[in-house]
Amino acid sequence: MFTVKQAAEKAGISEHTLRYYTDQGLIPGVARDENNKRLFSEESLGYLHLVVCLRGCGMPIGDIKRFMTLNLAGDDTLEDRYQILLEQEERATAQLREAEERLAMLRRKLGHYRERIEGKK
Amino acid sequence: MFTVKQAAEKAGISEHTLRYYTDQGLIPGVARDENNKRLFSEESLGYLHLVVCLRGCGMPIGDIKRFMTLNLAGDDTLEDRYQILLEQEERATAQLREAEERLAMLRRKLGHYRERIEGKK
DNA sequence: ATATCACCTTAGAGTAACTCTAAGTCAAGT
DNA sequence: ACTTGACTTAGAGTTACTCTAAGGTGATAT
Repeated sequence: MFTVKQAAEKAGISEHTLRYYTDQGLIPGVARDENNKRLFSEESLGYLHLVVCLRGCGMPIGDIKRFMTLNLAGDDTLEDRYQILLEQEERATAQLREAEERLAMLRRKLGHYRERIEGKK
Repeated sequence: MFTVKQAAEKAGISEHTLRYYTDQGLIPGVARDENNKRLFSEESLGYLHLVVCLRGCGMPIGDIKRFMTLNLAGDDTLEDRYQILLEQEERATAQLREAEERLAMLRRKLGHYRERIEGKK
């Protein structure tokens, strides 16, 4: 079992954000100890990882919550969830391409800058 | 010369956001016509493109504004701007890797889902 | 001439997702 | 006993949009 600090560290998000996610009901299987502290199981860490991935794709909190609800609802929702993940795959692909474009632009600009800085000397 | 609608279209952002950017002073060289309407020159379109790139890297509005101010200040700021662009190149690289990771995770999950959906039939 | 359309303008309200602060609880270490 | 460090909550604050309301302008349609 993991504390907020540990789980946040593993997921690469802030403790604030992790508490916010649990409060929003995004992470199933988060228990509380006898002092009311959040306890993350291995399973909930997996859910958290998925949530972070979906948020990274730009999926809104409300949609993620709906997805996690489908997740808990059993195998009847497999097709629905599959479709949702497909959409997120497209988003991730688009983000990849955009990051490549930004990188290309920055490298081109950096090249121009190097020339100008050299020329100035 | 281009209208807000045209410039926003070219830059791939909303008209609202473009007005917001001009109001924040992020885009040099935006004129007004006799009816007070914003007019974007080719040059300002270039600045806009850069602003969108930097925002995409996650650079805050205030930092972008500072960068654009350096831009207008002349060749004395070349080195400073070069360093800033280098940082953004690193960010863009990190985003690229993160998008790849998300994509890998989603594709792995999609594979599992396909198996389970097939198995169910 | 007037109406409708497609644009544009502004100030300011509303929203999403954090991000942080304040005030407090609790257990362990010195 | 006291400090440290982790945790708790409610709620305020921030960023970057995102949208709404109320209105202006100019071109085309009736």
